[in-house]
Amino acid sequence: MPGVASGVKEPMSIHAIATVLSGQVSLGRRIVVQGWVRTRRDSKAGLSFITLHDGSCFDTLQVIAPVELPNYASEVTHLTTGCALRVTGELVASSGKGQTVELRADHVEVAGWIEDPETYPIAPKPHSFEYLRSVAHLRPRTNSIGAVARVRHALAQAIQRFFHERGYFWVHTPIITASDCEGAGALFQVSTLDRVNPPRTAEGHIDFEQDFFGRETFLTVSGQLNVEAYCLALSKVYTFGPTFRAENSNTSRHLAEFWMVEPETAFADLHTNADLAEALLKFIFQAVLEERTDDLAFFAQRIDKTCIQRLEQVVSSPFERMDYAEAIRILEHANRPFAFPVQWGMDLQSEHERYLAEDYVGRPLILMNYPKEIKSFYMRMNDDNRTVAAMDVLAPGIGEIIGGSQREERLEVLDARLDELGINKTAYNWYRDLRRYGSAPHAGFGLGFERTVSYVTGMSNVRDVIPFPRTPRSADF
RNA sequence: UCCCCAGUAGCUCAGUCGGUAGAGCAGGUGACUGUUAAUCACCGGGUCCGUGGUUCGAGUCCGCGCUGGGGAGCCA
Repeated sequence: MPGVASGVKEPMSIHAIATVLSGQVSLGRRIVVQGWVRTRRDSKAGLSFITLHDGSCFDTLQVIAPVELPNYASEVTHLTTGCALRVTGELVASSGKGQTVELRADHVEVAGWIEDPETYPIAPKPHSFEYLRSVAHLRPRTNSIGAVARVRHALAQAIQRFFHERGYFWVHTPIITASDCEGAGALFQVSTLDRVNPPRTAEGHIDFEQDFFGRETFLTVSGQLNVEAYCLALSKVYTFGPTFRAENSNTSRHLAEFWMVEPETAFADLHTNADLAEALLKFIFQAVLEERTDDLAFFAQRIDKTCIQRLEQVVSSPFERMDYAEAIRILEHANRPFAFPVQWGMDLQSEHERYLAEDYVGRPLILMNYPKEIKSFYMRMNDDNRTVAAMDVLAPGIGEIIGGSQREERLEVLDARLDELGINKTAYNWYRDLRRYGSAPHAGFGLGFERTVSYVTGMSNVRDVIPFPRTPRSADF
């Protein structure tokens, strides 16, 4: 079973439940399992059934606790949901329905009790995700959030494997940046100055020369600009880490702190870039289909009936690709009213993206070559002088899951764009240097990791696919 | 930030025309049982989000605030 370190000797025959259930432990062996009680049922036949989970896989292990245990009456019959146990016993074939093996305990050690079972926040019953967010430190004990955590891990590992196998180097771009106009939303300030009484300049402004870095600094909104420098040296690189946006966004698709994957490929054009995006999504979806069949089966059963077939379909069929101009023509002829009128030059609204991805093509769609006015300064100008080599991958149900472009590698064109937008060039001198010394065509994109997990699992809110979500007015835990 | 909706037991919710509160689940006790969303009986459990107002009387009507959800914008 993937994710299980088979062959790794654990002390005192301690086994993960995933290992036990995968058939790697032969019947009759005496083993130790450690985990938490999900439910307990007592039988007058002289035993209790304890459903134990340890997070190593979706499924639980049934522990049979016979009345002969010295602490049966004093402890076992008082176990409630959430109690931590260390159980020693013999792995036997189950004589009941619902499981093939079970652990016949000869020793049950309670590592941790539930202080007050009545008010323990995680009951063995369905909870709303809104409620679970309010107990984010305990929600990984639930079926759904536990499954999300394993799928998230599988996707992260698959991403690393995908790039590693293709010769991409993982570059650890900085979290703290001095660039206050990276072109992707508001930034969080980073400062060690006294907030009540900050040092002032003669003009009365805050004197950031006295701040920790000797200048004003922020949390990064993207590793792209930095990773371009490594791209034009190592050819194939990517970043994978947290990123921060101080936007007051209150939606199921936005977080103030989220993870992003940003590959950057030298000597690549927009179409190579789109090929890479498509191959990446297919690879990681295939991986999660193979490695987390248990968790996906749960999502298909309880969260989103179509999630497995959706992944299989994405893996097996080519993405639709179309130019922005073609998308506009399709929208103009769409037999439906839009709240926002359609015309060339406008930015696509959610309703338009949804129509295209969900109704018109019904699977992921790559839109390319947008008007330069609605895209960032670093995107490469096309020969028509009115569009740039940008691309967005739109996923049905999620919307924009990837945004990327071929980068402007020509210094004169880049400078013209910076001037046009009134951006101070000197702040970008190091970035402009990349165009002065051995500049080369290159392209890259950003994949929103939480949106990807959301798409895979069918969990409709990104706040439920990241362990501790940070959103406006919410940074608990 | 804007629009709409919601906030009642540990959780999910009901609460009629304004008359001082109820169910299911969870918890406790017992019965029954190789059980597995177990079943059955009984029991405990409430600052009705906060605040101000209308009223003889407010969970219910009105104002303000807080929190959450859905949608929009921004984007990944």
